Amino acid sequence: MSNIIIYTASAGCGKTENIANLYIDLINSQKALPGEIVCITYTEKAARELKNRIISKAKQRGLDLVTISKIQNSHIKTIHSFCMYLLRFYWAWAKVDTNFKIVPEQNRLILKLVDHYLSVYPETLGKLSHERFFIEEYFHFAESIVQEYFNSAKYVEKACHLEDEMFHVFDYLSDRLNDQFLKELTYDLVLHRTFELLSIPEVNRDVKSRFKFLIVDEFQDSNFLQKSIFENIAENIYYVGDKKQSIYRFQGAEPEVFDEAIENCSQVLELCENFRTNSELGKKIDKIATILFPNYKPLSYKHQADGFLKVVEIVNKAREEIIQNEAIYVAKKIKEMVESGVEISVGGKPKRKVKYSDFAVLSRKIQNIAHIYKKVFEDYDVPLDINFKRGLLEQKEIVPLLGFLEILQYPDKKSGYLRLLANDIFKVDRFTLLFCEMSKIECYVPEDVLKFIAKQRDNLFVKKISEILYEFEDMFEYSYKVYKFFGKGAYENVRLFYDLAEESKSFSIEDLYSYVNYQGERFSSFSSLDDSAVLISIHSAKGLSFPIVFLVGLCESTGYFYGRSPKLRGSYDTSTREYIIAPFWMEKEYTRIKNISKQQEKEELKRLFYVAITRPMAGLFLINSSLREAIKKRGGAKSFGEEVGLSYILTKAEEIGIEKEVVEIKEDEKTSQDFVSRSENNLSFALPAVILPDEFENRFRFLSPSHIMDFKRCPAMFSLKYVMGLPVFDEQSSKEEIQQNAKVLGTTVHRVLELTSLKDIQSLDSNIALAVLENDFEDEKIVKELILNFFESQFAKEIKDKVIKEESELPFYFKLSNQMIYGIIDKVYHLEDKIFLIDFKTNLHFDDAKFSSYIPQLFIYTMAMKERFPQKNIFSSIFWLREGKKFDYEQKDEHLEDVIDVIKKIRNIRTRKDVLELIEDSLDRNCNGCEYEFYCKDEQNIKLIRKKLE
DNA sequence: TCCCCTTACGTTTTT
DNA sequence: CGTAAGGGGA
Repeated sequence: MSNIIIYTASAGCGKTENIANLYIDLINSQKALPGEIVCITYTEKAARELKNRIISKAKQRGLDLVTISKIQNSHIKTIHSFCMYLLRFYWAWAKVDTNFKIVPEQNRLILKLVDHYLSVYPETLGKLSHERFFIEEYFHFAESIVQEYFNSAKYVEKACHLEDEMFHVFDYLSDRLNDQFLKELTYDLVLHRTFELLSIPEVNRDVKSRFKFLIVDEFQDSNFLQKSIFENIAENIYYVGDKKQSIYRFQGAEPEVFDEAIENCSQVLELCENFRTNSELGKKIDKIATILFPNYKPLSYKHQADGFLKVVEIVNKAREEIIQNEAIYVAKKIKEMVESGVEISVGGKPKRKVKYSDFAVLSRKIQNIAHIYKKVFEDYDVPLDINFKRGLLEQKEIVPLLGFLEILQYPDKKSGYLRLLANDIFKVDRFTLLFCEMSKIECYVPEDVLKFIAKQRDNLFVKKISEILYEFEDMFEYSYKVYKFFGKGAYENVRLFYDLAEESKSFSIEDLYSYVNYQGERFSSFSSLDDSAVLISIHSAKGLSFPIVFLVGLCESTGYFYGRSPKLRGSYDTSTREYIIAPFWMEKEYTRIKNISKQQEKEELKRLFYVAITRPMAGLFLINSSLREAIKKRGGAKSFGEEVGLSYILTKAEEIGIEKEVVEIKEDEKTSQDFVSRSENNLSFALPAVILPDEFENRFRFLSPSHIMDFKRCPAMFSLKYVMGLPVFDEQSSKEEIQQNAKVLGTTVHRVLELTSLKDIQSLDSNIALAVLENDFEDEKIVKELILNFFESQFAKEIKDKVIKEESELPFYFKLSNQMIYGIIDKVYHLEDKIFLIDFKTNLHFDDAKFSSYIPQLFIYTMAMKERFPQKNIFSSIFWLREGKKFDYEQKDEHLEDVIDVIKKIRNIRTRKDVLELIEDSLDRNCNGCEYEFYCKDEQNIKLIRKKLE
């Protein structure tokens, strides 16, 4: 029997903090080593954040560096990556290939097995309807068996099949699957196999001896299968979560797991002090939560401070206007609050003025509203980060493009053809393709596309994906077609995809996938540094908090068009605690199951609403759009607001303490009419005829000091490096080695300087050891020598006792004449009345002449810090570690002009022609060469560049 | 005014 | 496919 302790914690009650403390306690009390503790989360982002939190807690509580580096390599992972680790480790027992791959699509192997079963035992088929083309019906049935097989397997020891025939199919499937060593697994199969692996006694014993403790974060997002896995990993388990925040049903989460875990655990600890939300807002949210969940217990709030809850009703004339009107209201409100200097108190700190980064706009749906918010916020000049990249690759308008690329890269795979052709644009029937022989499949591809594909095959891995896509666009005006079929939102998504493809500089689909997936992560973690509001889906906002939240899209419908109804349905019945599956021919059961799952979906919407309203710290706006009576929509699913009972909540507005406001957006406040009225005449005006491959408009959203310095040094080098994204070629490997070494030395030294504070020089040796280990750098002596040059310098000794705060690798965002600049400052020393900014250089030859090239960098650093600390004197310097010499920077007006001039020039690079001009202009200059001289010092190469750009 | 039938409408979240 | 507006007859 496992020893299970459950922490239940409502939103904002310090779950992560508790987990980090728990982790360190386990290590400090010597109950376990880092390698013996497993921490499980459900998203990669959450895993990264948890790891960072634990490591910073470890530092704070004074753990030694060896232990910290062990935590760095310990199992703080998502459930899927931990299971993959187990499968690879025990591959022989798990019956998987050690190098198995994760495949996104439904497993073909299983489909084949189903097909085989049904052809051997055909009596089930008699029950299928013959109204549609029979083979289609058959295929639909087989697909739903596969689907339900995976679903039901998530309900370990709960599954109860209603019908013999279904039971036999599933039995047959699991037997056949167990015979095979799998080379490809879906995410679901990873979990299955792990479950089966852990039920082998000797593996179970071995695993349990290796791991002593298991901590599961966001436990409400797990299901019965995952719970069984957990209970076979370690003897001592901590489950941490909040049932009210379970919002991943569509991913297989079963919140009832939480209740059953509570029944069988040894201890339940409740965290009910909220650290996030100000008391005044918190009390109001408590009241709403009591309406949503009958058993809800109000929390106590640590921060006694003001907070507001406003419901804004926007009156709309037409349905098409709703999203735009909401966006206009939100943009205007944010701008107004920032400009009038509204003061808020956040996290128990004294009142301060709001800034753009305090605001978050949350919505249940994001893909169709993202482009509208982008435009409206641009028009109102409010900076906005849009956190939506992840789902992009699954959009109906993007899938054909991926299909096209897939056909290029994998000509003998059917899936590419399916993605390209089976849609409204190419209009080929899905089943026709599925049952078509591979050799004949090209018949369905339009002739010009086929020719184009054949031509581009030579360019594969030579041209960048983005270039191939642009040629595809040029040829077929794909985005125009998408606009016609799916509308403006889809068109914007295609453009976004082209931009991303270009930014990624990828040469293969895989590179592109990983780049796009990484993008979604990047945005949410960076947004706090950049002073801009953020638009984010409620799902991605889970676990985050924001000072002020606008909840929009409450009037968007919640329905979803499934296509044909599944032939089998399964659902977990909480009253009988069984997972029941019924085929469509058992009408009564089938309907009952359908109703149960419908009810559960509605419950989840309430939880989603709860997640949204518990994000804010100081203020919450609920944007509730209404339509003028006469134009109310017909039919359709209920809206998000209706589904969670917003109108009921509003009848209690006074009791709760909700402020109400009714707003009508006037005509003249609207931005250019753009796509709102969608007549054919408008089309040519609003839509660029073709998307030119030489538009670099979105390229430099952020410039860094090195962009500016590189451009100043040589515009040609800048163009080759950042605009064309060319790699560095170095014919002499020896030269490369020297450079490589210098680079590694640089990063190692910088890492040590980051770790070592001025007042803590005794930890220098261990820091050096760690940095050398991390960067795989051999020469410890030279690292130490360079670093001592700084710590023993006159400057360091002088300020040592005067420093009150020290910051390392400080990131900053800074706006200079409409251009966002992003950079990282090596070291910042805060003294009583002044601040020293240091940038370390490890390069060989450094003198006053070279110093001048770093002036833009130091200028930007100085300005950025002046903006943060206007009352202090800022001193910026370059510290040259080779000689222990400091070069001080003195600010002059001409530096500002200079930097702005460079920014303007960079912004003016818009077309290929501009790029070519810059390069031609720089060619005549005498220079000493640089890492890009391979391209411009050689007549042959420069010809190629010219050709490419022309 | 009630009841039944036809018809129009909407179109996610993501490991 | 679910939902509700809207028409038409009782």
